Amino acid sequence: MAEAQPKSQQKARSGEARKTLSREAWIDAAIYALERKGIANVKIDHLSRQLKVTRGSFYFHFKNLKDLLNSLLIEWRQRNCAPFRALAVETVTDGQAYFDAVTGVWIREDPFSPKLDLAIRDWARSSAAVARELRDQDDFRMELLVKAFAALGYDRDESLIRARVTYFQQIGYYTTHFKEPPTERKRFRTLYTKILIGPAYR
Amino acid sequence: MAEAQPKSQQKARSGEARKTLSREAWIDAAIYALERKGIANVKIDHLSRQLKVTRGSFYFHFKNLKDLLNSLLIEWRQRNCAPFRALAVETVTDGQAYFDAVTGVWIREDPFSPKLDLAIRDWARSSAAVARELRDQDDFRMELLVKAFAALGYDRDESLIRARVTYFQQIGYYTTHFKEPPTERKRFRTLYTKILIGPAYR
DNA sequence: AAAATACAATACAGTGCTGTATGGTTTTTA
DNA sequence: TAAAAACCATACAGCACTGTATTGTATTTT
Repeated sequence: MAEAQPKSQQKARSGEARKTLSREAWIDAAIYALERKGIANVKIDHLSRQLKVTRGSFYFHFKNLKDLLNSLLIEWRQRNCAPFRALAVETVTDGQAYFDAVTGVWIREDPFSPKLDLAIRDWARSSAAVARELRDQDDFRMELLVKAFAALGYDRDESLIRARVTYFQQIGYYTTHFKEPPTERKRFRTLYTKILIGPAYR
Repeated sequence: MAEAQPKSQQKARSGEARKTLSREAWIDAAIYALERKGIANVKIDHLSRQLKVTRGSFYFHFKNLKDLLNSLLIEWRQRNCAPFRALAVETVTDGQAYFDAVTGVWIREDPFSPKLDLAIRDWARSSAAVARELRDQDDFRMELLVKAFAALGYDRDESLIRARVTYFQQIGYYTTHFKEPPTERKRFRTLYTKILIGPAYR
């Protein structure tokens, strides 16, 4: 495992001549497969068939399968971890606004991808390194929520537990692949917030 | 896909003579692997190596891999679905007691296995049939919780959302593999309950 | 125009796993 | 005690997938 994107760049589109694949095109296809079929089904020959090239192309852009998988992890960090890191602050003043900011990352789903988060969690089952990194990320996200609840006036214990309930609830929502029509989701939004924030809700 | 356990029975232990494997021994080993490594890593030759026999034994007890996997699903229904089905009643009188009864299935972890539940959820990612059955089970469990909250006096909307929050929170708890020392878990138990039940908590 | 480079196809070797066919042992049954 | 049944080992065929080595063909650079 080494640097992220060594030197690949798609220079195609120069007159629509050859239309050659880029490393990123492979990664995109792999992310797609990862989100839908899980890490165990990210296969080189599947992807190459889908991209309508032979595996020869793959081994030009990547050292091996592990190289590709590592890129998927990097993608996850960009899309799903960076937004939370951007919210890290010293002290929180408006608890409810901060709560909205944190949960907003999940609700906007941009760039955050719930399916990708799930797939990484799935991957963690068979990779100790991924499991470790994911656990740290879980802790980090929950810490943000603890700050929100603390700013809302809850004591240390209740801030901790409300943060956990909120976070676990969010993870569980994605894990079950629960589907509700957008209208219903909008309709219940404040109710969810009221319940999770509790008595401090204003 | 056919009948459950056709005719296998372990009649070993008759004088400690031959010590032969039973179909159940294979299933137990497979469940163990399933819980730890996921459905994609339940392999016949892995299991046979672990059980210190050759694959010849496997194909005596099972028709093929699918036969084994189907048995794992049956096991899941027994351990993780039956306890909830046993709680289905027409009308709930004591809402909080019913809430405790439902959540108690998860907390006791006997026979309910969170790891098994997770593994099945993982499996559902690559099997439409499993996904369908799991979705039904999710709905069923949530319905139980809805009844609990309704009996606690909440209106239809809030009962629904509180049930979801409670259920998703539980699923998320297992999904993250969150670990807390038993003492802490005990210490926070009532706090969890108070938050999830809300104003109706007595 | 020649050389270098980017990119992909083809062919081959090797591994991990499933499933089948067949035969050998031990235990149970008649 | 002979036959049947239960149980497992061995050997083989075959598929899916990875990785490597080599060659071919566009595109870019000199």
